[in-house]
Amino acid sequence: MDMGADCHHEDGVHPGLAGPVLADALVLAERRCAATQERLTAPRRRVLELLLESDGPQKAYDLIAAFGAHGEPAKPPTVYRALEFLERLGFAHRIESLNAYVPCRLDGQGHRAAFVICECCGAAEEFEPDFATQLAAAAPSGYAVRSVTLEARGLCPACQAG
Amino acid sequence: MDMGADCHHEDGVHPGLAGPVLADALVLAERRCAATQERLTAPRRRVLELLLESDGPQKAYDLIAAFGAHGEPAKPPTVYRALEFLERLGFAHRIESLNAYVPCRLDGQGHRAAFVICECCGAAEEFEPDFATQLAAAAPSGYAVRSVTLEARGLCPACQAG
DNA sequence: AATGATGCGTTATGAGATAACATAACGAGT
DNA sequence: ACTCGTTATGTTATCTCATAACGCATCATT
Ligand SMILES: [Zn+2]
Ligand SMILES: [Zn+2]
Ligand SMILES: [Zn+2]
Ligand SMILES: [Zn+2]
Repeated sequence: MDMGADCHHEDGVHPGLAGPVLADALVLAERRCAATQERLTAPRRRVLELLLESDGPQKAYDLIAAFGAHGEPAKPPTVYRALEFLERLGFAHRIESLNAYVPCRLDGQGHRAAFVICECCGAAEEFEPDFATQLAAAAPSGYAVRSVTLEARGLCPACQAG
Repeated sequence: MDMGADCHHEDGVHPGLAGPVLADALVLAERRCAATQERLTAPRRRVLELLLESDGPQKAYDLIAAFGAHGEPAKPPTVYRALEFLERLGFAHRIESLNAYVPCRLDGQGHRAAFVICECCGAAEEFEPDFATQLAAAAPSGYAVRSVTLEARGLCPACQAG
């Protein structure tokens, strides 16, 4: 993303979780895993924690660098495997046009995710579009659509004001 | 894309141009460049030709490998620069979720592009989403949307039939 | 305990894209 | 035709992003 050097706004509409709020989010994730016989193992939990703590979309290698509690990086497969798991369970999403990852900010687990991405400050906000009717009409010639990647670019409210 | 090994269908809804049809397309591109003071230089023209000849989305390094007339590959920046130019002028599009490139299959130059991608045969069909306004409404909390990346996955008509 | 399935640690490599700098081609003005 | 600013290309090196492959550890089931 080519964010001009003239952006004076704060990064991250989502401030990132910390303290008890973060702990609660992790406990909730534990519960949701337990309910489906999935295991929130240490590396998976750690990567989810890093995503939840973050202010905005995180690159895989940022997560790799931040993985260790005392500054030691993880090996790439450790983080990529965790991300694959978190995506599969709906705890995280990959933003294709950024090569970056965000924690899910919505409640539902099997939901379709879409994003608006601020070209100024880099914030990415998740929303759930009601595709079905729109896309069925828009898609051409008999394609049977099963999933959708929708990533919109623009300016967040703060960056419009500035 | 994870296309199962059980797909027996032909790749590419768009068969790829050749002969006089290809030549015509390149002449048209020349004209459109001339009309806006842009230069369709040799490497740009060559990359556009490779895209137009192709049956489906092309990876950058496929284009790099195929660039030379006698099998010599191009250097990566040569092709990436050409792709940047072709995208800027609307002659080609990048499909984010594939890391691949396609020639524009629609007429307008400044149009919004969207794709349906067959998970079985890999075909990618371009269409022009007409719901910009609806999207603006669907987007959350005051974001001003300026561009949209929309890539839908599913099955093309041929692969549904099989 | 033996078995099978899943997940992790590690090494190495593959795939995708760009930075940086020098040279070459163009094109407007003289 | 010459000069100069601009745009594009050639080249080298490097950077970012992601996965293959293998062996070991862990867990649940028998
Ligand atoms: Zn979500
Ligand atoms: Zn912003
Ligand atoms: Zn197009
Ligand atoms: Zn198909």
